Amino acid sequence: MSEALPRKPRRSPGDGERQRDPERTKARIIDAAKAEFGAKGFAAARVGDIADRAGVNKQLISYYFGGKEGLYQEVASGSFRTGRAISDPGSPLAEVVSQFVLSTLADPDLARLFLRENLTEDASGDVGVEAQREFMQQQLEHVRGRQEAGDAPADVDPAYLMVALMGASSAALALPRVVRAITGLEPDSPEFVRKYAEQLARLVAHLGK
Amino acid sequence: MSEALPRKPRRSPGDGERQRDPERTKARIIDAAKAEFGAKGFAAARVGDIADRAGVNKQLISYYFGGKEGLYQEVASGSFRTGRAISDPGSPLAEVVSQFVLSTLADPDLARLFLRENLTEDASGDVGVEAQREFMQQQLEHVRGRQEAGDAPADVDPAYLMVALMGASSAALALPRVVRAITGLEPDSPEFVRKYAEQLARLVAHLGK
DNA sequence: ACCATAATCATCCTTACGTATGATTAAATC
DNA sequence: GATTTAATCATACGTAAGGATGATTATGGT
Repeated sequence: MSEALPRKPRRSPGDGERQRDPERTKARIIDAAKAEFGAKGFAAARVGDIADRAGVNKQLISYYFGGKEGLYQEVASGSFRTGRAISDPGSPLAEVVSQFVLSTLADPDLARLFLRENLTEDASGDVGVEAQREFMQQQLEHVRGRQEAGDAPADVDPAYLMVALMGASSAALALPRVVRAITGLEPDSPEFVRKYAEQLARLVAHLGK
Repeated sequence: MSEALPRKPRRSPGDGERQRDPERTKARIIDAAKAEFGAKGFAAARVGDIADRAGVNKQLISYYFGGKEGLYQEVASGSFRTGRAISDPGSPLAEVVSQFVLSTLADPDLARLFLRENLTEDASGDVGVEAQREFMQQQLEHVRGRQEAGDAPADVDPAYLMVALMGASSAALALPRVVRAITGLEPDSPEFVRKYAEQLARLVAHLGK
């Protein structure tokens, strides 16, 4: 019926690129998945969309990752490998917080994914829940240390201080609409992120003596 | 095949209750929807689960709300009607923040839904996006006022201060796993919420002069 | 050049889910 | 009490989406 419908404009071999390269393909799928999962969440993400975004056949997702679930695990587990960037115990709280905010610029998709994952209570996706706990405890020690160094008032529980700091640091990604409504800026934009990092650092600095 | 399978233990008439009561039924569906949508998000929530939780036939969701989408709109639109609790311009920042944190105890499901809604970028669910903007601006004025009153240092942009405060205030619900990892407490528990409200207030108080 | 195998793809199948349809029953009105 | 209508329910249908299956083609080894 339909005559000469244009061949699906798949990823073109492009220059001297290999046209089959499993590593590159897997990487592309993972990138696409981070974006899709991060933007829509697991249930709303479509494997077809991920494949399209990656420019590959959707069956490759099963081939390489054992399906949607497997791909998600793969991607989600990376959300801790990154972001762990151990802050050295010497740096003041204000600086740590500032760095944390800036780091969201590096891979916002992954950061969003982390937030969603965190929001979801089901104990299934317990990919390294133990590692996460340990990491948090480690960070908590750091906060405690900096508090003793005078970075924060002595009459607040360091655990709660840390929760507050993490909440504030995540605000750009966790509350994008709020950010837009208040500042008029795009929460993803380097413009906003940089200024927020700076302002938040300034704020935290005021906590010290 | 299966003989005498027990009749589905539907909601029993219970005492002198009317067995047909549209208002009660609608309310039950909405409550169930808040919980399901809040816990799983729109896509992952199942109409059947909502109906089961409400103890009604799932078709009633279409009957009363025009389907899953309609029900979501209904529920989501309520997420602004509540929580707007205008804080009077006289109260200091520390108190406002504390109140905000405590208010999440009232309806955590709805609060979670709000967070998810906020995280989702699609401009479709723009239920009262304008109202939200206006409300935020109003709050911003309040913050600005309190800053001039000395509740916060003068060298921070009130808009960014407000983002930070909102982020910190939402932390209990936005980062439950983090809360658990750091404090060992259940983020929903009155125990945690109350202490967090108090600690955060104390922290904010330290910003003032 | 040829072969073996891994990589990629198109197509089909199954299931789960949301909704449409029609039946049934409680409650209101007369 | 009869009739009517709204509320509730059981079932059946359509669709979309994820995964299975088998075909094809590139690539590396010989």
